[in-house]
Amino acid sequence: MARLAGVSRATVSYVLNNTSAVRISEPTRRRVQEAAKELGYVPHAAARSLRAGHSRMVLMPAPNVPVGPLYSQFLNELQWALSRLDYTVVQYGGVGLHGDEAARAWAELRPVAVLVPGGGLGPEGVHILKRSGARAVVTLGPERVEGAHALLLDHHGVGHSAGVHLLAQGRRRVGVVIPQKPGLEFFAAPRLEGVRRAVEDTDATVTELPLAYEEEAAARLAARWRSLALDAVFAYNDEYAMLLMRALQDEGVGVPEETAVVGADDLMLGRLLRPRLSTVHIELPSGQDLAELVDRVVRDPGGVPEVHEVLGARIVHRESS
Amino acid sequence: MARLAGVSRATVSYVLNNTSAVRISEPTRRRVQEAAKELGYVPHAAARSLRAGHSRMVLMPAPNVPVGPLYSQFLNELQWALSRLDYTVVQYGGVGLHGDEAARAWAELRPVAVLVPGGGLGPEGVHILKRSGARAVVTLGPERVEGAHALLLDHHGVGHSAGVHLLAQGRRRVGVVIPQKPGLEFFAAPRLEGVRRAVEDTDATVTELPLAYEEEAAARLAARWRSLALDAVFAYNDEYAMLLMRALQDEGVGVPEETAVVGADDLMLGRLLRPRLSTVHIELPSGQDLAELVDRVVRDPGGVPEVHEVLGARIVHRESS
DNA sequence: TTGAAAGCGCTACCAA
DNA sequence: TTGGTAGCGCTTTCAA
Repeated sequence: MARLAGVSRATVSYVLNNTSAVRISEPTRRRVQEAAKELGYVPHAAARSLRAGHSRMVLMPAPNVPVGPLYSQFLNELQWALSRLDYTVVQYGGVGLHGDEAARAWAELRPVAVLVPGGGLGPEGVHILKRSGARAVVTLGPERVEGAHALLLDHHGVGHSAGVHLLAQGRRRVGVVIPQKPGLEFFAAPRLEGVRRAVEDTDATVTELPLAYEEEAAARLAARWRSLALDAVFAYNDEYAMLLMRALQDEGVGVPEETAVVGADDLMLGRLLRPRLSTVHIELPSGQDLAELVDRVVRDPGGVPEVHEVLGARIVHRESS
Repeated sequence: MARLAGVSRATVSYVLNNTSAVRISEPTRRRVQEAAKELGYVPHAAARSLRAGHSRMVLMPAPNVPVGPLYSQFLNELQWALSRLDYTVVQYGGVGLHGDEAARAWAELRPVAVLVPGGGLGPEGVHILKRSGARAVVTLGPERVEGAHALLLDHHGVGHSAGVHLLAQGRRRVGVVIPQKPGLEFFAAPRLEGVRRAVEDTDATVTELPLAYEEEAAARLAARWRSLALDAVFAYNDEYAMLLMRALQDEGVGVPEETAVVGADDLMLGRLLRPRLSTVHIELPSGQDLAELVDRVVRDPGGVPEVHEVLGARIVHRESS
């Protein structure tokens, strides 16, 4: 590269980085740029960050469960906002890595920040990341982790909103769908617990309803529905709500007359069902906000870890409840 | 690190990489490992691959449209399969980068392989990647790109299956929904074209129906439905099909009596609609197969680019058509 | 069995 | 205005 332009490697570096401390003559500049184009020269990120001692990489482990449109949109916002701040977002596809082992794998890339969705990162993992140079470690999950900043996604409120609403509708025997898909326990458990809290100190009861995401499973549940004597159900999310509501209707169970149904996520499909699905609207943090948090912490890593409650939940009352 | 264990950096490297060419005494080995644990030492991936001249990173640009469960599952399979082969999968969140500029950004990371979903990569981009050391460049998209291996996802077949089916059902005036969400044109156009091919040389007609993914848009379309005099519609995918079918039913249009509706993707929700939604089942390549292709090409990059047709499409006839 | 040293590509400092 | 050069962390070859 330097050879072709007939200049030194340093000069090449100056030109391509528009180094302002050094002035390069126009002809030289042009020669370098032409050579770069001709050779298809692309700088070597690893060498650059090795030399610099840091990178602008923000690393996120890729979730290994299918993600809904809510999370997808959040991720896009985040990527966009971080790009604006000159960070590079990278989703690390580490399947089968757990705990500290995963943290070590991430640390090998020496990201300047690590955003960890879901649980699974412990204090030791945070420590590993920080020692390896990560200036910001932010968790997005149910509980905070020692040493890391946290965006608390507390799903209790989701169940709680649903529970409060159902009680207000005069319902007293509330079923709660527990999806059987592995990986969803971390959301399902607190949502259930939220419903429990809502009915605490009332005469209402809560019944757990394990359910696989399959027609047959829903049909079996619906077949024994009347024996359960429930007058309401919080179906975990809109998709499970659709599955169950269909099975109930096929079984002749009146929705909402006999049984009220409430979903969560406020997806489009809920509005398309008949009766229209009542649901819990979930407000994720804006990608913009998270990007700003990351940037702030990267610039000043000294601060005490911030903890933000960022999951909003409010009932959207439609026709199914 | 080396200092703490009281050995040279070379010895550290030997121990941590289990270098078989060199035998290290047990005591030394132990000392090194203890020091590593105590310091929380994590090797520096950039330095390693700089020295080695290559990495095991497989880079995929992250799609910036919400992806459905089909793609999510494919991605998980792929990541799993590549992990087994000792590659690291990384999704690069490059928003706003286009064409060769994007290719250059990817090339900076010096991945050993690049998998590019969707269109948007040109022959020049492939060239850039290869010159920067990528041993495999594989596109997953509608058409092959000079110099790259291709997994051809030809969506013509999707539309074609739907068209053939609708004709066989005796339908003659076929509407085709064109989703208005930007980013979907690359799927929508060939699906439409596939329907066109199916009706070619028949007396049937094809009508394009632009539709935003909103209730009001669907309602407006449904309101003028009878004036369109269509007896069938291919709704792009199951979600648009659900949207439109609901609007048609609200308008009193009989499905399938007056108008047959066919979706695509064979999602669960189609089975939960009434009438049950006819759909085009789409078969993506297995992550396993793609991983093997990548590995094969990485090991022997000399071969002539392979082109595989990998998108299967077959109609699933239910009640809506 | 272990250590010394070169060199991967890059940038920042200093000298010319 | 430009070039020489050190050194980021690592692996590998050669020497001890």
